[in-house]
Amino acid sequence: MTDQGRPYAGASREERKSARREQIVAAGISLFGTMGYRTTTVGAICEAAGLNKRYFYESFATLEDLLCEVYGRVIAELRASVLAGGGDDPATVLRGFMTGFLSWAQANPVKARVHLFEVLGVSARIDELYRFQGRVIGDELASRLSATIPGPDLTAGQQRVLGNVLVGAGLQMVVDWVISEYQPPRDELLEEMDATLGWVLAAGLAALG
Amino acid sequence: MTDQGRPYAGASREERKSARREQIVAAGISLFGTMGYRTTTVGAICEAAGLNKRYFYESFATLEDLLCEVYGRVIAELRASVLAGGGDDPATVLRGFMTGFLSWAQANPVKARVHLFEVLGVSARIDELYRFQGRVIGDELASRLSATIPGPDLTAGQQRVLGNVLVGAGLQMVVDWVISEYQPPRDELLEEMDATLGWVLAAGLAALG
DNA sequence: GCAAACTGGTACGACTTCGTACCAGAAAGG
DNA sequence: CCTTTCTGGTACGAAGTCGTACCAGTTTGC
Repeated sequence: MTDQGRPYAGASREERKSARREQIVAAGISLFGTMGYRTTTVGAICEAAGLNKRYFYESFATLEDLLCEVYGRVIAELRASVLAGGGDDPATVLRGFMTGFLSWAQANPVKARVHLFEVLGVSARIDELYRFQGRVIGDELASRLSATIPGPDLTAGQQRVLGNVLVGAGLQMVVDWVISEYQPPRDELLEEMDATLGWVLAAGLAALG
Repeated sequence: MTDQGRPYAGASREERKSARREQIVAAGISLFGTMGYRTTTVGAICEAAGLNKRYFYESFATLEDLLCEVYGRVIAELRASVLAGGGDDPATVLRGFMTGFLSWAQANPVKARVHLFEVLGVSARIDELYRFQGRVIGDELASRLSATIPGPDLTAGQQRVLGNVLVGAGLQMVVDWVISEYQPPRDELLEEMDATLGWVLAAGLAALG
């Protein structure tokens, strides 16, 4: 008779399966983030994970499914990082956001490559996940900013615009920074951003007044 | 003896070759912008162009080469559109940029899909072209903005930051707008952006003062 | 007209990846 | 110790695309 699962190497069937899945996910992050998603094959994943191809299909139906799982973990970590900072005034909230983003990208270059480059344009499913998470982060940021300002609240449409502006601007800057091999150093770039924000506010003030 | 080229159907060898190349480029824009780059094959391109596969390789070595040519034309058109507006004050420059971007995206949905979605993450070569053009547009915009402000000029680093912010924010908003199937209508969205900018300036003023 | 070049359609081998199957050896239970 | 399950390595057919070659029919120059 077929046993429904038997301990092996000191672990139950479910434990072994779960451990194999984790090995595959780890190999996915590593390969997607170094050689790139498009050039990674199921065979390469299994080789890196030290597992038979059969075990890939035990946990994932397609390579894209693995990318979804990998990206879900990457974006969760990034979201935690950019939203970690608090702050009672707008400048602190903004700086916390960009500090978290830059620090995360520099501390996790492989995962950063997955988020900033490899997931782009892979499939409609991944694209939707990508943009959904961007909107969540943008909404949260805009809402926090709005809360630090005594004046009138933003309308829903304005909050969406502000969220898009913040996320889009942040992404573009981090991408540029990563491509420039993390130059200038993080704190220097943060100061440049502060100075630029000051310049913009002064310019806007001059134009309004 | 082998003729080095003979008129055919009223056109010289070079004219015919050039016409075929144009047919292929047109088919490339159409297919890349509808079915997507990743699912487009050389065979599909030639079928859409009404040409033999042999003629593809007459003008392009790989499908990626065709994408480079296609994207070069798309980005040139977009650049002309977003930089068309003039303006002597910051708000006019910004509004001209976003108006040009939104109008172009709505008037050329197929090309917009190529720029906003399909070229992403295809290859290092395309990525570099994409980001180079983004930097060119951002620099030009930041420089124009700087010129409308009486105060001190931006440093090179600050101009880069501002350019990244503008291009990143603009891209994110257009992507969001296209995904939302061009809702709300263009002029409504532009007014929301104006209102949001006003809110930000007021908030910044309150925080500074 | 007639030969030579051009054109579009079809066909073909090479290559890669996928997804599954087989098979010999290791680990656990009785 | 011996049977059964599990594991990793290898092998294999299916499918899709690439890039080229062949071939019949058309257009041109002479």
